[in-house]
Amino acid sequence: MKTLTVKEVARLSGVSVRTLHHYDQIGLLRPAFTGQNRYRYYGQDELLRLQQILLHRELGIPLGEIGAILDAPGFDRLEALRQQRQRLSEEAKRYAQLVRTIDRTIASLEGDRAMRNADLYKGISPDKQAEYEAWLVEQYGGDMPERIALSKHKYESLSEAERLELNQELHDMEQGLAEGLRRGVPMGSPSLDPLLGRHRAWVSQMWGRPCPPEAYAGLADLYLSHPDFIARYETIEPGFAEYLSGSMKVYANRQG
Amino acid sequence: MKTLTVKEVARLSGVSVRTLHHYDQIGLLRPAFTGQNRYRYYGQDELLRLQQILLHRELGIPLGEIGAILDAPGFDRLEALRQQRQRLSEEAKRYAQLVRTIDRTIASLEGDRAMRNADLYKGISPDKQAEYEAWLVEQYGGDMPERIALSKHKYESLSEAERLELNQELHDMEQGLAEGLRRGVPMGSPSLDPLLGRHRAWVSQMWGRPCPPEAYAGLADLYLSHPDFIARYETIEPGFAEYLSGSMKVYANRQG
DNA sequence: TATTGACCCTCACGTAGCGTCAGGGACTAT
DNA sequence: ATAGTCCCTGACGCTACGTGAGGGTCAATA
Repeated sequence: MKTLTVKEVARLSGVSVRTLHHYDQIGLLRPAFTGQNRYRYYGQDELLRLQQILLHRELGIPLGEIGAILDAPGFDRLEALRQQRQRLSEEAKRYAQLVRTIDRTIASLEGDRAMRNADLYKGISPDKQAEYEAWLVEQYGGDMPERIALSKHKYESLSEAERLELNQELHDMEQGLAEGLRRGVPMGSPSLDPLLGRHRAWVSQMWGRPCPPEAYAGLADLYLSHPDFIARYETIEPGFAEYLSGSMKVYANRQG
Repeated sequence: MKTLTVKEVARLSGVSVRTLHHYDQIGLLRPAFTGQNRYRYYGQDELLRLQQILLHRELGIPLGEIGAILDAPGFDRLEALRQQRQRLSEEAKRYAQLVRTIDRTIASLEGDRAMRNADLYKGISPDKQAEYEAWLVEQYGGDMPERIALSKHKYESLSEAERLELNQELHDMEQGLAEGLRRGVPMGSPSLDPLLGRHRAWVSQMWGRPCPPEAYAGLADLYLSHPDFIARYETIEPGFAEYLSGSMKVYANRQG
């Protein structure tokens, strides 16, 4: 097994030599062994540990904590990697959100339209986002099966005529909104309220329980986070997915 | 126009009051005006400037430079936003790369297969990686540059045209499944696998990350729990929502 | 009117995670 | 033996704030 010097490890991992010194000093990553010339030599295990360290660092975890985590008895590397994966993809979502925020800011600057102040910073402050998602889980995550059964049963209990009517309702709303989008009606304009009101009523019907404004806003987020929704709405009209989602949120806000 | 106090700005933007004090002190973000009580009051312009600051900060640009950029004569806010967008989506790609690195590490740990040391850190510390790759090329010449160029080109070519193709893919899948349903093919029959496999690949594309079987099964649940999905799929063919969802789950189970 | 409680201010020192010399050995190759 | 490139150990500096301390301000209440 080859042993690596500081510089080699540095090149491989992309960190500086000084950083390796630092990690050694604070006991976070000690070399496999040191020669009698006091040189640091690293092996395969150290490379893996360094990967762990850097992944944790990427998530903003302080070095002290990283050490504690890695040295905890019963530390499961596979499980840890899976958790990293999870958190990293959340970070990725945050970045996507940021890109959307920028798009909206650009649009609002170009069109001289106003933008709600709170929306200026969407995706920037991670904690608030997390808070909101926790709320979402509380709202939706807990009783999945029950909810599924409810809406499914609800739909099945409808007569053929009623089903058609509901689908017509949905279709109408989409057409109306697409029309608005084509006409350049801004996202969340009050003129869209009747359409969205009907949509919300329709959602309540399907769920078999009321759909409060916050839940409606949550739904808007859901739309943007799932490929099928995006694909379907984008084919109706380019930009429609975001337009719909944004409008739903503004509407929910006005109602709440 | 309403004026905002430090705490209000802090709440809106997600930064701390101390940070606002700091930005004032270093002249990065000064309040619109200060009362004779020495209170700081911010207006709309300051909120926009703060957004700019935070977006730049997100990219790791030091505060001093941010100030220089924003105060440069001829600073074009729109152009700046577009650049931010560009760089942020690169960051997002980096995160996707990180997730893939983790997936590969997991696979290599599970399968006891070896992983090239350099690949352990793909996605971490981007600039040095580029440097390293240049060094690699210089050292080994050969096939390395070709490989890099290939995957990069592939990624970038995934734009508007490809998107349409992917949507077509979705449409085809739906038609195929609806056909199966009409013919009485049972839920989750293996004959449906090619269609569902393509669907899963499509979902992965849309997410920008792999969609493991469990996630795919989760999506199946989501479909059934949401009125919009039910309505849409039911209009394709009565019973289609449940058929699709059930098939997805069986498929996921076979894969996992 | 007085008192609370939640704001606001200005110092000022502390911290994390390194960057960056300075000063001095070690190794390899000509 | 000399050069060039690596390695080491201090030690001080820097950024971007966190965290009190000590003390005014404001709006609503008692």
